[in-house]
Amino acid sequence: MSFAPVHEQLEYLKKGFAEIIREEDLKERLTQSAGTGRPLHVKAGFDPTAPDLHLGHTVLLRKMKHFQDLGHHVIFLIGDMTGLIGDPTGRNITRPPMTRDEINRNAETYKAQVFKILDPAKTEIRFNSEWLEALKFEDLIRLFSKYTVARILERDDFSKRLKEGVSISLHELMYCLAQGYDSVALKCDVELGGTDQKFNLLVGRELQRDWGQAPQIVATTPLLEGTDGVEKMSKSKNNYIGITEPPKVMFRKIMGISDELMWRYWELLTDKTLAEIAALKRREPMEVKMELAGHIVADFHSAADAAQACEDFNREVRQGAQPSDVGEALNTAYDVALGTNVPRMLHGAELASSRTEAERLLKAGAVEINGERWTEPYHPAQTFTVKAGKKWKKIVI
RNA sequence: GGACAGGUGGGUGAGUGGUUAAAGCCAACAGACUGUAAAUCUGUCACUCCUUGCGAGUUACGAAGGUUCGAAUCCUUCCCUGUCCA
Repeated sequence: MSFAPVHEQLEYLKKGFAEIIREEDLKERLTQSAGTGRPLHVKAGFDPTAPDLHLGHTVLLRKMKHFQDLGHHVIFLIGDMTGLIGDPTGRNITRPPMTRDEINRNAETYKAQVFKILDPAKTEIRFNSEWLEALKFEDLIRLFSKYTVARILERDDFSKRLKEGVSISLHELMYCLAQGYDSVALKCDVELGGTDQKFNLLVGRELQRDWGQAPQIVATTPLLEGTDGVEKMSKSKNNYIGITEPPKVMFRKIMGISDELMWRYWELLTDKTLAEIAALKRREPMEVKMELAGHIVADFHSAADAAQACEDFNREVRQGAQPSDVGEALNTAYDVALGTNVPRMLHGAELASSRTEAERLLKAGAVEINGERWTEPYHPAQTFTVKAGKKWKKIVI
């Protein structure tokens, strides 16, 4: 196997990382690999907690792909065993443990999704139960003896919880050791992760030393802010854009982010260079944002889907026209004497989560029936097109 | 095992017997303004029923009981969390 010159590889890899520990080591390791023709083993671990990948995950996946582009060996590690613990990183409470079934289901979903970015031929998928399950109690004792309580409690997450009197269960302390042991088992050269993973990644270095291996290089990617522009993108915060979401939804969500946040997305979610992005800043922001949305939709769907989503956006959102794909619902709330009971109908058509909610929408003036704002509880018609907030439905009898 | 403190709505966090479906803030939703952006302003933010009224009813403050005309607030038991002692 032959590789591109080391300095070129290094240049390509450096872009988009928040930190590389240590860069000189990476250079040296690349040089070694070029000499022996053995590709680097690059690992990134994923907890099988989230069944759906979102754009935040793709920042890391994109870097994994860059290693693949250069001919290195990428290991996509599914932490099915560590998933039983739940990564305490950034958490202020103990995570509820997952069942084996949930984990298996989530792992399958992962596999189906990551290859939208990664090259399946160059990706090895592993589960850490392979080696963690085999550890005997004696092995665990030996593993735990390598690290001290004080060092683990030093971590921000834990020290904060400790100070605030929030419980920390013993098994949470093991998490970083389990993850570190993964690196030992796989003899990793490089491990990638988000900046919040720094501590866990560094434990891998120490354990590898204890096992007589050269410590892995640790490279962290910045955390992508969610659509709210403040918190990191996550499913539980409901500020995410899922990579399997329909083109139209994706496009719309991207258009909803702030202009300021858009530059961050350009930087972390596309392969554009910093110079190219700087040039974009001189143009009309909305136009540039639509271009970004098109880019991202094309990445996960197709160019045709992107064009269609853009067209739909212009018509339905900018001009407020009725969407092309309005769903239908049955009108079960029609009464011959009174007409249609609107709140009941809105709830029945899933335009409101409850009747009370529907009444609120009605009173807030959020309901349009056949193009006219409607605030009365009854409507004389039995068939019509309704818009409640941003949602549309055709109602038929 | 002992002593003490605490568990409130999606999140924070007030509330210690009665206009408390539970302040304030954040998030969320809707309306106005716009480039459906952001910012800002306004309103809403448990559920059900209807004759849509500042209507009626049901449920809610860790769980289960109890005291009381009335409990998130008092009592008992249990569960959970933390601090100190052993």
